[in-house]
Amino acid sequence: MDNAEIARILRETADLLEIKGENPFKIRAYHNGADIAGNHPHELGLLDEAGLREIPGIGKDLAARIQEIGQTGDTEFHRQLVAEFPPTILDLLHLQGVGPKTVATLYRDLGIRTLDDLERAAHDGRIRALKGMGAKKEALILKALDERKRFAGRHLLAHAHDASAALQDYLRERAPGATIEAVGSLRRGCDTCGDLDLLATGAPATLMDDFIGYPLVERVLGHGDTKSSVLVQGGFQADLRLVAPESRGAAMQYFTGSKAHNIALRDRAIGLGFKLNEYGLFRVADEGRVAGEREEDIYDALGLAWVPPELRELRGEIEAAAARTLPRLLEVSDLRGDLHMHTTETDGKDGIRTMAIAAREAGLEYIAITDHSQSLAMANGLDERRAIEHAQRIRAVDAEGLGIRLLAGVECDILPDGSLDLADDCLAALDIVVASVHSAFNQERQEMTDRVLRAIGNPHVDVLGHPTGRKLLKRQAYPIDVEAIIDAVGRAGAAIEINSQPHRLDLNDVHASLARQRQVPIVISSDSHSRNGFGFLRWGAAVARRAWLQPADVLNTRSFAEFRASLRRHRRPPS
DNA sequence: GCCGTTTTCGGCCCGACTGTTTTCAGTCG
Repeated sequence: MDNAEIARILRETADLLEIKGENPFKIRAYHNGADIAGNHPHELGLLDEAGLREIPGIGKDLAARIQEIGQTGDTEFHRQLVAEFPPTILDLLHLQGVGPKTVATLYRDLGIRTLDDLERAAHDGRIRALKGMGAKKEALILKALDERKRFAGRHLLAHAHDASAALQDYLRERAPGATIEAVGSLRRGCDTCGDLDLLATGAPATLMDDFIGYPLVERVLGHGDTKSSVLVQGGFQADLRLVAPESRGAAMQYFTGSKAHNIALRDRAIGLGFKLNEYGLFRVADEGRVAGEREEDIYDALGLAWVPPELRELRGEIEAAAARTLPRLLEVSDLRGDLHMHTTETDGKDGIRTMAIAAREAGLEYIAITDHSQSLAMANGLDERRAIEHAQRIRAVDAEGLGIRLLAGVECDILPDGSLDLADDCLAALDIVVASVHSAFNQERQEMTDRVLRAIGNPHVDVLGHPTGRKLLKRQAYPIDVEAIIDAVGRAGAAIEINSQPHRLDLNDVHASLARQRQVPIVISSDSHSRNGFGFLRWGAAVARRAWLQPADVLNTRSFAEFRASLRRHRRPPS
């Protein structure tokens, strides 16, 4: 039983306790336990009680629950809670703007158990009749339902990657000689993915049976000799295709897409007297095979350089491949620093030194510790005094010579009027300031744009953090003139962030590409909230690659000295 | 449910915002 499953059961326990209206601190303890399990480096199910109780936040009860999950796969407590409510009720809780009290009321007073029940009730005007609710709440629920439908069946890149990787491991064990690889939107590094597309070459026909026998399969949608589809736990649809080795490259190309890229490629093939399909590239004249085993050969035969999957969106990559001007894309290993992370001083899970050591072990040469500022009260944000004291502690750790350099920074809130949450002299005393919006998302486009422009106008702001505030599959970006923001950041000599959190990836690929074209400096940051967060940089790097970024476009590919010198506070503003 | 203790109880990050209210409840972060 892995930590993710332990975390899931604890979180579900917390959610159900919340709907029941239990003691909020008990609920918090379970949520906290879920976080701990999800972030812990060792398998908690293997620890004994003493070992578990050494972990802060795990006491007598949680230790027992975790052991029970490790031994039996679930807890009696959790099973009892699940039995008290319809199993679909947690779907309601995950709607934006619907919390445990609302779910409890909906269930108790209207017998609402499913999203369909809820939608009917909202359409019938039955929600507004409830005490404490009105027409606006009803509209809010309908909007949340609509958003959920729009996002249904899609998954965050990181989640799709994890689910796909587990399935690939399982298949490789059963067909050691075969090549198994992920294709589709996952291979292209899209920020969200629909189906999990897998390709197997050189595999025995029995692999299809193994595939539908994967323990996490909930339903078999189709089962043939060369293609099968299943529904996997977590709401993923997974497709597996079996192809002959001589078609591997063609199949990879075909199933990686995008559709638009493929159409353009096939069009080009026709123009050259070829036919391109998932089995290979063939001459029209005599149907002779020109290429098929390797992707590179197919592109080559079409007069093109091999196109990295992240660029296959028909955004000029075919012309660039023909002209041999494709960029040398950034790799995650090019990143030498990470400029956005949190510690236990605010809402992080680990202290300064732990974060520094973990970053060093992740291969980084320098980091900036950027805890939240005071207006983010729920995160225990820093006021000026604490920010300065925290900076002293960060610099003290830096002075220890851990083999990684530390910058003392802050993630300073941009207040609704565009002023910053900390006084200028405080910001000036730090090494780096990331400024971000965390509140009042409902401002009008012009108001929001003016707000962020005003913040960028503050000379102490070095980096604009997660510039559009989007939460993938959950919340749209707030309305803002991104182009004006990018230009303002460039004029100010500041930098703009690609936040690597799987649910943010903000800037997105399109806007990051715009920043590149405007030659606005970009940083790729993890926004880590624990020592395990540095792995997220690969998702930020995926966005960067989709934006055609080269190492030189990104400030934190530079050495520590060069990076520091490139910060706005150490540059003369362009006159 | 966890924790720390002046140690077996009492405190536990809380402010902003919204929509419902007429003094506040629920949600979010």
